Amino acid sequence: MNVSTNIKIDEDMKYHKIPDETIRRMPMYLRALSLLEQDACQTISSRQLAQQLHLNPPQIRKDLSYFGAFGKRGIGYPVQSTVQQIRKILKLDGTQSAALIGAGRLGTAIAAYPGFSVFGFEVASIFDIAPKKIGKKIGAMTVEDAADLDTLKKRKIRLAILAVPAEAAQSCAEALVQAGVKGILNLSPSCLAVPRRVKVVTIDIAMALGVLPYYM
Amino acid sequence: MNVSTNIKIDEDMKYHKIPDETIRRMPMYLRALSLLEQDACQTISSRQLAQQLHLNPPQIRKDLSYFGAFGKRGIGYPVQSTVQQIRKILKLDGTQSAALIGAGRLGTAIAAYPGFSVFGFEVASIFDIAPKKIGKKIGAMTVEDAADLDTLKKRKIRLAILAVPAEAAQSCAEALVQAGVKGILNLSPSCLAVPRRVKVVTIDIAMALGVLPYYM
DNA sequence: TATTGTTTGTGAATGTGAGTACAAATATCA
DNA sequence: TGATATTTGTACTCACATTCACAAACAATA
Ligand SMILES: NC(=O)c1ccc[n+]([C@@H]2O[C@H](COP(=O)([O-])OP(=O)(O)OC[C@H]3O[C@@H](n4cnc5c(N)ncnc54)[C@H](O)[C@@H]3O)[C@@H](O)[C@H]2O)c1
Ligand SMILES: NC(=O)c1ccc[n+]([C@@H]2O[C@H](COP(=O)([O-])OP(=O)(O)OC[C@H]3O[C@@H](n4cnc5c(N)ncnc54)[C@H](O)[C@@H]3O)[C@@H](O)[C@H]2O)c1
Repeated sequence: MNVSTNIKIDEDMKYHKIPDETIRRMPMYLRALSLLEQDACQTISSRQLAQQLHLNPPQIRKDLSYFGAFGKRGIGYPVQSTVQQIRKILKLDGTQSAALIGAGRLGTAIAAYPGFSVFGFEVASIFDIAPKKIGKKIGAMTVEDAADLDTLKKRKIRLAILAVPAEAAQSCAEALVQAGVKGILNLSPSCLAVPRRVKVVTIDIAMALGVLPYYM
Repeated sequence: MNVSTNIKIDEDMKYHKIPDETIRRMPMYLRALSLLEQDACQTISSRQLAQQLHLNPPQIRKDLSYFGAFGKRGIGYPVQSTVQQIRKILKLDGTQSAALIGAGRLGTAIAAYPGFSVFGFEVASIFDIAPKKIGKKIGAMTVEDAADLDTLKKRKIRLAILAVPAEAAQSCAEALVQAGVKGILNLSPSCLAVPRRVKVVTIDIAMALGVLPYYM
């Protein structure tokens, strides 16, 4: 079920499995370090970073050390080069084009969101099935017909953001897989079945709200 | 564990430490069972439910058993009464009013979203700081001045959805805590510092997208 | 009633992740 | 140079979470 990734540590041919939880935190580090880079901060210690992110310092050190020794003892981590390293690790160096499926309320908000650029993402095309929306302009982009999803293959777009009603999500996912998409961010409250080679991350906003009263 | 009354459940909750991961999955079960209830499904086995949700059957059984013995051996779980039990456990029985802070692109999408009702949530009021937005209508609601957040106390609204820019998130959170809010769903890419008694769940959509290329 | 097949609930085993503690490395300063 | 302060990287330990395995409970049927 879990995708396991092994990386070569050194010439001893020792392979370490990197925890999924570590991978999940890496974008956190990337975002925080990117902000520090903008503020012309040269280095940061695990203690300072942990304070910002509400984590324990050893957690950060251990996470980063899975991928090598980025820090300098007595100093901390060099911000700029660590940002580059994390980008490389997460395969976020260079621009990643993503397709947005569903130009509804959430879809249009996503389309206009500038915050994806921190991670090198850009929404490169928008699809919908409603005749009224096809051909309409959203920002600089024109909404395309969802029947033409297979054009993603030619355009080498391998990432998709799914913002369609839950009932349509599974069939859309299948069309995306058919079009060569390798990663899907699913924003609908549905559980997608896809081939193992395709990675799906589902965000269910209402469900996240659902846990709050329990803790109150 | 015996047949569960409401009081018995509360006692059990005190004596067993219930894993956070279990709590995180409970809304999943609630959503799936609610759909089955609509389809007039009487009972469902852990195996069937696990198939739908891509989980292992013992996981579901163990999760539910933390709160009592809801199922019948040889049969499965009675859909209707289990839905009621989970609602009670998550304190989602009855309507929960939530305040929405930030009437921007994401905020207006959230305001119009009907999907919160599955969990008994309703967006009861919307706040913004921009003079142009204050007084404007969004659906049936009028955008209020964020300076008046303290009125939430009188209205006994203890839940908030935060959809403001990251720079404004911390100060908004503090105003919300001041206004008696006990749970915050933070949609901005920021790490909020709040008193321990307040529960925060942060959803960072861009960050979730950030892990996909690694697995591709 | 006895038998067969199904499913729950749960203790035990296994697996995964987090926290602790400390040696090694580096900077600073007397 | 030597002493002190800081911080990393990591082995070890502990805590939490998942999965397994099976007895107990129930339905259906002969
Ligand atoms: N709006 C929110 O705040 C919010 C919050 C949480 C989750 N969601 C989820 O996000 C998804 C989208 O929500 P929304 O509010 O934007 O809904 P919406 O109804 O406003 O938009 C859905 C869009 O998808 C299009 N669509 C339907 N079937 C399609 C298909 N097969 N291919 C391509 N496009 C198709 C529709 O034409 C419509 O434009 C839903 O699954 C919803 O549950 C939304
Ligand atoms: N749009 C998206 O798809 C998207 C995706 C992921 C995350 N987010 C995050 O969600 C948040 C909102 O995004 P958006 O796209 O709606 O931004 P937006 O700029 O469209 O809207 C933000 C709104 O918040 C209001 N605001 C600012 N300061 C405030 C304050 N102190 N009190 C009350 N209101 C205040 C602004 O007036 C504005 O109306 C941001 O943090 C953003 O990073 C948005």
